[in-house]
Amino acid sequence: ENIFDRSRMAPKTPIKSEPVDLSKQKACTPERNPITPVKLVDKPQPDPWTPTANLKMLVSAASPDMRDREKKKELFRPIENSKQSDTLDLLQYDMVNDSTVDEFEKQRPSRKQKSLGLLCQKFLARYPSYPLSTEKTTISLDEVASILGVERRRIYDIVNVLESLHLVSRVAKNQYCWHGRHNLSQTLKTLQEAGELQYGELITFFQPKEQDLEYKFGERKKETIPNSQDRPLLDFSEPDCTSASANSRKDKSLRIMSQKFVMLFLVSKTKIVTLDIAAKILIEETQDTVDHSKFKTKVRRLYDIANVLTSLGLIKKVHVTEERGRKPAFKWIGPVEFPGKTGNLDGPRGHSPTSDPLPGTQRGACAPYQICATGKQRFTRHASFNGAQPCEGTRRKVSSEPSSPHQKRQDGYCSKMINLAAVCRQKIKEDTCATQTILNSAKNPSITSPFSLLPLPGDSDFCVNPLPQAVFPVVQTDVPSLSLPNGFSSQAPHLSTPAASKTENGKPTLLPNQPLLCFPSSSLFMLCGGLQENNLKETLPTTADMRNWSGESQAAVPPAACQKRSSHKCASPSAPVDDDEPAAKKQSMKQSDVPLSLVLPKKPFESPKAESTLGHGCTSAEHLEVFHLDLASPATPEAADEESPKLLDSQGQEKLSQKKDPDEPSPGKEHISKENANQPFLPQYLYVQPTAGLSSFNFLFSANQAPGAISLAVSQLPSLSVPCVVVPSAALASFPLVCSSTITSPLSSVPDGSFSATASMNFSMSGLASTTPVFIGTTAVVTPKVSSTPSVDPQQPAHPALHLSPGLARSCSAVKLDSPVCMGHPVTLLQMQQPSSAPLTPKSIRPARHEVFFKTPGSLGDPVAWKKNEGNQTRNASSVQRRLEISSTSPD
DNA sequence: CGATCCCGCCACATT
DNA sequence: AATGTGGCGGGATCG
Repeated sequence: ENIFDRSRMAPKTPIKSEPVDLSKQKACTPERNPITPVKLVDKPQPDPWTPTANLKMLVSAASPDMRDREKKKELFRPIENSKQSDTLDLLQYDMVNDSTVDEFEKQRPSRKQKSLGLLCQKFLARYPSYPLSTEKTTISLDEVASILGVERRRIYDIVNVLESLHLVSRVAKNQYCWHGRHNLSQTLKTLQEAGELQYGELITFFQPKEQDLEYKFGERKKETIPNSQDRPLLDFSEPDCTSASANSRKDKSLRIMSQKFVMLFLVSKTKIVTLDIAAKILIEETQDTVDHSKFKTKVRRLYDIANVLTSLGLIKKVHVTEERGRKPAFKWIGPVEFPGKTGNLDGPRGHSPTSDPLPGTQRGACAPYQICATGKQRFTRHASFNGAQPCEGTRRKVSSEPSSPHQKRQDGYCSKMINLAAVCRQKIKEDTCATQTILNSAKNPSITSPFSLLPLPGDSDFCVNPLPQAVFPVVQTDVPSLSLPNGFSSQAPHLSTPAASKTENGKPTLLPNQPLLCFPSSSLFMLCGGLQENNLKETLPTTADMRNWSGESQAAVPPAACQKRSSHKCASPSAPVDDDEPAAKKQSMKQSDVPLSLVLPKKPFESPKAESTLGHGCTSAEHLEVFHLDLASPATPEAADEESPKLLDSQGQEKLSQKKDPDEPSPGKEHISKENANQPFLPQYLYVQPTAGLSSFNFLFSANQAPGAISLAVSQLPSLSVPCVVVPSAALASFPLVCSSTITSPLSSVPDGSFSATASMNFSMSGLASTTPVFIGTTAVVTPKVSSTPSVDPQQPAHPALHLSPGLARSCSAVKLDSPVCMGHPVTLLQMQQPSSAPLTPKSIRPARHEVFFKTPGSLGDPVAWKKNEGNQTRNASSVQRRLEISSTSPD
């Protein structure tokens, strides 16, 4: 069938892949104009006019429906039809001959004929895969819809997916700009990188197996927070700046889903992703509870996306047979390796330098590859992989600023975290109850969409306004201690001060300054250490792009708008860096264990590793990276190597007592070895399994986290050296969220204990049951002192905008967010609520897996490497990263 | 009967 | 308010 269709459709361009077509393309180019009837190429008309005309007639006569349909078609493209027919005929003939029956079918529009995939092929056939740079093809949705004979709604489905891959970009209302595949590889690369961060190797787990889990998720439901987490990975906004804000509405989940879906493939070792797994992963992000219906809906959407991707020749359908039987799945058949950066493209000519894929607007700035660039305005568009913020959608209204174009985007990390968690779970499967949470240290400020989560009353405004500054510094480190819940919760809000320290058992104590975190009942948490965004940012060029995008966008955007994201940036400026982690990291590094690996065990506590103290937990950069990415973008890149470190040092160290090393300059440092030097962030996690005693909680912590945090933790936690804290779930349960942040108090207040600056944490619990859970604050504190570093990044606008956690913000409102200094690193915590899905059982978990789960540092490195960029060196240098890296082996 | 997924209602966003 | 967008899920088709 396909063939058949194809022939029609694509007579001209081979849709699939091939760059080769250039020649054709050119030919095609003329077509591009939407306006013009495509005759040359002929697009595929559905009906074979000539050959079967008679039949049709008959058919139509027979069925009124058909007839109508026919009419419509005619109406739509009368012109074409007539003309085309000639050309088509030939083609058709062939086809027809092949299958006589087809004729009927054709006529009778079987469902297949109307399939989205076919429609997409037709759509794609109209445009050259590699359009000349010079030309810009604009696509009018109405026009295309009529030409193809479908409702506009269907076109949206296609365009949204294509947009997610940057094959097109929205220019205006009803108008899209066709870019072709020139940037496809870049986009994929970006997605791959982002995907690694987000999903890391989780995927591998899934892959085949895991399905088992059903998603049962917990029963909690709460969907509340609907969007919170989505973020477009890359998004583009519209050209018009004005609208920037526009994105909100649910944020185009289709677009986001599409990117995430692609990411899964890119990250997957097998390159095969089953629908159910993808659905689960995607779901969790969004929400938790996955009811069955939701799952179903998600799957439906995935089919839509898959159809388009299939038409693009990026995936193909396959079945995987597992225990349960065979499941539908898709295999990635597109490019796997991407050239370095940029550019390249698959194709052909690549866009010559001159050409821009992008629509237009700006060309210059953006490199071709940058996807974002395309965007016309930077702001509007850009993609930010990372973090998007979830909340925005709703919020945005509040803010309403016209200008801010983007708000949206941020988001995300949380979701990632969530995803990870989810994934983990799945893998793990086990415990039903457990939930995982992940913390990120830094990065994502935005991510979190905490707001949404937050119960706080005011949210609406949330963050945006309030926090702009950013609380989050993002720095790696940060996470100080977590406090738990119980008591705190109440406090938390206020919190700043108290620090609680946690005790080992779950007792959380407050740490001074530290922000509090509450965990919901969930069982597992992952904490990720901070990553340094800085590095990342800087480092990655390519990736950087992404980041930049986001970053840029942010920059562009009004601070407010940025809010969340901004936070990242903010951090940088302020200096917050500190966190990093020096010491901690080192430790962690030392640990070497697996970097990310989790520790699992049943005995978690004991796990030596953890104890080892150091942070080990695992550090794995990867995760962090992921986060970082997001963060990064915003954050600090600017910071530039130097700064960041410095910042860190100064602040962090100073403040923190511990810090050891602020420096880090040397790349080599000890641990660092691994690849990553560059990597900015390494995430480290500690995973504690809940086993026995712990059953209730599991955390992953990132080692990185702020030193401070660690330190605290460490001390407190006996067993775990890691920063992990255990909290009894029960206790936690009660609180939904917590925030604490110390924001206010600047370092001064509590220097040491607290992390230095900031550590803000965010948790997003998206899933958590109720909405409540959530977030955390952080603190960032920055001292003015710090200022030294404060340098503002040039890039970054000065504003430190950061996001504070909402809660914090409020609570702290007073706080100085404003102050220039803000810094905090945000940490994000995610919780997974997903109970349903797979509970984890301790048993299931194995180290091996762990590894899988998390990438080794080495792996991380790679991505990093990608980053390319000039500045790598420095970046690399960042001590933090290095440290982190330590643990695992270097990729090489 | 489960896998697919078309179709189009309808909410939300933008104009 | 009109129109653009796009979530969403009922229920038809396919296999």
